[in-house]
Amino acid sequence: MKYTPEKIERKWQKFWSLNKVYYSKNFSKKPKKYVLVEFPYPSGAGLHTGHLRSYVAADVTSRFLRAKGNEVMFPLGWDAFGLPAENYAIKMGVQPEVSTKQNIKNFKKQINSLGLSFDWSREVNTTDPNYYKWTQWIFLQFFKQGLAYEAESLINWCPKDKTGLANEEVVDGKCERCGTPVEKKEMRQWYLRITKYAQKLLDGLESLDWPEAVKLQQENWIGRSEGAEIEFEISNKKVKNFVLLHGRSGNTKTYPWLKEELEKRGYRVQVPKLLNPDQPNDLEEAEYVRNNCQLDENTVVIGHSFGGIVALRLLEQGIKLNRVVLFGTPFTGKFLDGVERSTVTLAAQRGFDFNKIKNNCSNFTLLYDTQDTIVPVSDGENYAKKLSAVLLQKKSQVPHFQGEKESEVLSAALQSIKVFTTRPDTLFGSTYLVVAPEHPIVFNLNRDIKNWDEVQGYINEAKNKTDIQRSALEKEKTGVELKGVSAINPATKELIPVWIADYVLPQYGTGAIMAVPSHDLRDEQFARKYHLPMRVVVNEKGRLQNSGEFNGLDFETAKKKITEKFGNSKITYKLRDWVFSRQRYWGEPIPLIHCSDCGIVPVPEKELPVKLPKVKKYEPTGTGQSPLAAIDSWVNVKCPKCGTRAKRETNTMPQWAGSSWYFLRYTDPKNKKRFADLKNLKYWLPVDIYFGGMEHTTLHLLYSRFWNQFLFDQGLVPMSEPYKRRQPHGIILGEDGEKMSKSRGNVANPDAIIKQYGADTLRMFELFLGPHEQTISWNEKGVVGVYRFLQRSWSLVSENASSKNKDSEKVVLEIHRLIKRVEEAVLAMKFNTAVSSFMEFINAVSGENISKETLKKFVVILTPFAPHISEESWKMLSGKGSVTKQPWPVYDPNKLISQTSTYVVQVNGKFRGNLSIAKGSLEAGVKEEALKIETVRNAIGTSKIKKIVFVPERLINFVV
RNA sequence: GCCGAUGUGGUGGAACUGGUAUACACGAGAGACUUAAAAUCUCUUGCUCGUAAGGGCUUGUGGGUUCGAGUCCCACCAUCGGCACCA
Repeated sequence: MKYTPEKIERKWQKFWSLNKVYYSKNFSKKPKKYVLVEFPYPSGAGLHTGHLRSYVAADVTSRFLRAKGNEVMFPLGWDAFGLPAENYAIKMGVQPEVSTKQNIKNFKKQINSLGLSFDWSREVNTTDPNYYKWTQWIFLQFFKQGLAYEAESLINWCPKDKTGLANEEVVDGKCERCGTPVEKKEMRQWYLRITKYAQKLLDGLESLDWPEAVKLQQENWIGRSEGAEIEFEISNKKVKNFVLLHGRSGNTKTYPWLKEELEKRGYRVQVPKLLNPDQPNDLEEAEYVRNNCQLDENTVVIGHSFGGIVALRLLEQGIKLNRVVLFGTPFTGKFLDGVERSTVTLAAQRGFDFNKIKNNCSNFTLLYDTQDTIVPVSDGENYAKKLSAVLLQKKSQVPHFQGEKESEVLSAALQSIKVFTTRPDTLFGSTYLVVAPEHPIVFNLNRDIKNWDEVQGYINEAKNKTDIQRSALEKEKTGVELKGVSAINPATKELIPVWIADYVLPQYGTGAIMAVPSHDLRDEQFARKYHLPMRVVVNEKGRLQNSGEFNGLDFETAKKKITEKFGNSKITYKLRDWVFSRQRYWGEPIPLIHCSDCGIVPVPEKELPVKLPKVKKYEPTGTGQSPLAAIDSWVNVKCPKCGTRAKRETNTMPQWAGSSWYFLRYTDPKNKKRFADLKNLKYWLPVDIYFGGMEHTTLHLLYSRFWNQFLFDQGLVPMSEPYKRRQPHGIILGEDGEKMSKSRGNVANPDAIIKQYGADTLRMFELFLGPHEQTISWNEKGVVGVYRFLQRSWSLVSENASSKNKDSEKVVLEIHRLIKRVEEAVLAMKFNTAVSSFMEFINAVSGENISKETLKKFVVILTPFAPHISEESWKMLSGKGSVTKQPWPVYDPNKLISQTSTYVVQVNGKFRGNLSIAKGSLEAGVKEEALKIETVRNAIGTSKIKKIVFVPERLINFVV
């Protein structure tokens, strides 16, 4: 009987589907296994051989685990939102919804033609409103916890895809999707505060059964480094006095400490107690301060909250001051906590004559807490505009700067520059400072900078450079000195120059460094170019010199001591917050509403999902606005809080949103009340084995760990780490060794192989290609070898199906050996050697007597690899039911041991012959027999045997 | 530059804790069946000296440890992947 895959494959696929053979049960009594494979985005090009590699491997694993008696969930779904799907639709001139549906249909057909054992009862689709309702819901949980925030900053912008990108989506300065060099654009964007989870994401890795390479890549991406933050005060000889004005209710908790710090530095500090702290009147208070404090051009006035209003009144009333620092000062008089503070509101709403104020003082520092619970940061923005000053947005120790040691306030008071360093031990060698061109201090000091035009020119130049230009390898470092400004090295008390240079990055650390040219290569290059001084402070033996009281200490100890004395220890991460909005149509709408009175208001949960509206034109605008912004009927809504006219957020979420939690939904895909019932989650999680690509290590894999950890912290999922074991696969390249792509025309089409050889052949060939985690070029030449193997298996079964043979001794040994080897190979994910083992078996048993029982065992273990031929063979052997329900045969270790041992006989470590001898023979016996072998005798010749190395049951070696 | 992985026949690759290197497959060569081809089956196939028996060499290169190294150690070379002026 001939092996004709096309006749049997379709038949069994129908059988499996009709009988729901692969559906998995919740709460089964069997041990559960959750096998997951990254779900595809259904591109127009169809399934390619690269997808198949992990699907087949995961399928083999799932089927094996089922046969081993587990309840296995092996689901699949569609990651159908996002750029590629939208770009494809644009190209085809259809709605993304239409093309996506079509592509899914096509993918599913291809997947089913491979006989993959997916549980389709759990299918999910990220573009289904019943699914993305929960994506939006989870986003709102982030928002409510303060982990989704809006900010205006320089972000990565892809000019071709016309959207902002996350840091993770930029590879080598280019868009991860289309390869276009990424530009910098100042934009208002939504962020997820993944940085808050940096340490947790790092810690969680430890316990995971993941390849080291994957863990390391995530570790490096998170990029933790330990060091110190050190303040360098800007030298300002004019300033002599400080006046600290407190807010409403009378005390500003950080003032005693602040006063002490300032006095330590030799300043006179006055902290007047205002007249009527509970019901303050700003005009009266200003007059009181004027009468009781020394106020002149050598004075800096610092005002907290309401105190800031008083400070501005002083200027309005004609007092001239050196500088004014406002922190947490209200502008609109509306408060975030909803508490009424009517006298403060009245004071703020009285308004100011900003021209007068600016005439009397030219230097303002505005400091606002990004997590303030009383005064919004937008009040700071208002002052910044009116006063033409720079707004500093920092996180305070306790919201609204109510901690006892608010270091940001001190920095602002002193106009100091904070640097981050991993080498605090070299502080005495720091001979200049470098700040990023974007650093706010540059603007705050603009009146002191004598070469302002030159500095501004440099800043503009830096702004217009792309990341690639800015970090070009061979590029020489450039910079400009801030003339007229100098800082004080806190250790040496020397005045040192301050430079701006674009080799200092604004986003990392504090955006400023202490340059130590003698101990840092980059600083050295810069110092040589601009003739800046160097001082060696650590000798070749790692001990300090030229460092005052620290001389002689080893550098590790010095790190600690110098940090203690001059700064604070500090940990920084390279990880950046996740830019989470996209200016594109085909994504989940961000479920928020902008109201001019209430601010940003979440869409009430019962109104979810916010459905993506149907539109005619969905192409990206390129203006930085999503196409949704043009749909007035959708954008204009009533504020859910106050009912006045408001507008929807028009940005959409990135493709990574839906895929960040899909593995949770599989456990309970139709739940309408919750994203998944906790009971289901508890039963199925964590994912036992997750198959996927290396390319997702710092994208999907990191993002979804973050979402899961967040949901865990909210008590919504049972495990902090979702994926117990990760199994990456190597990329399959085209035959030309290049990445498979439609434009190169090197995409290998699985359909043609299925047509010619059948799905079972393709499955086994995918596995046989090479080690699963290794990159490999597609080469169809070997397909025929696998096909020949299946043909021979078919013949073996069909020829012996009705015989009454008993197994030969060799067959017994070989079948037990095969079971053992296949089992071990699957567990170790060495699928290529599993296939080899099958081939070796067929070669070994040809011509031997083989029993029906042995053939049945063979067919059962072949099932995970080639399920169609196995079902048909099982039927031929008159097996009952589906072979997919058969338990995995047990191998008998005793059958694997033969009665004789084969020794390797060596002379001086060189192979000289084999020796078969009864098991358990002693050294003397083996020696005697070995010396009878002619080649051994020849090799020894007349030499004397010096030593014999004897490894029982294995080897004997004569040393002569 | 830093981090990681890899390097074995003409090709894809195998080799468990150091113990017969080149399993399995492709390709190639020879033969059988056939009028012929395809398919299938059998044999040969790391390199090299030799008619042969038999010998020598061989896991990127060079050293080392060991009775014995693809496997362990040191140095170097090459390829691939990740990060990259990260202070």
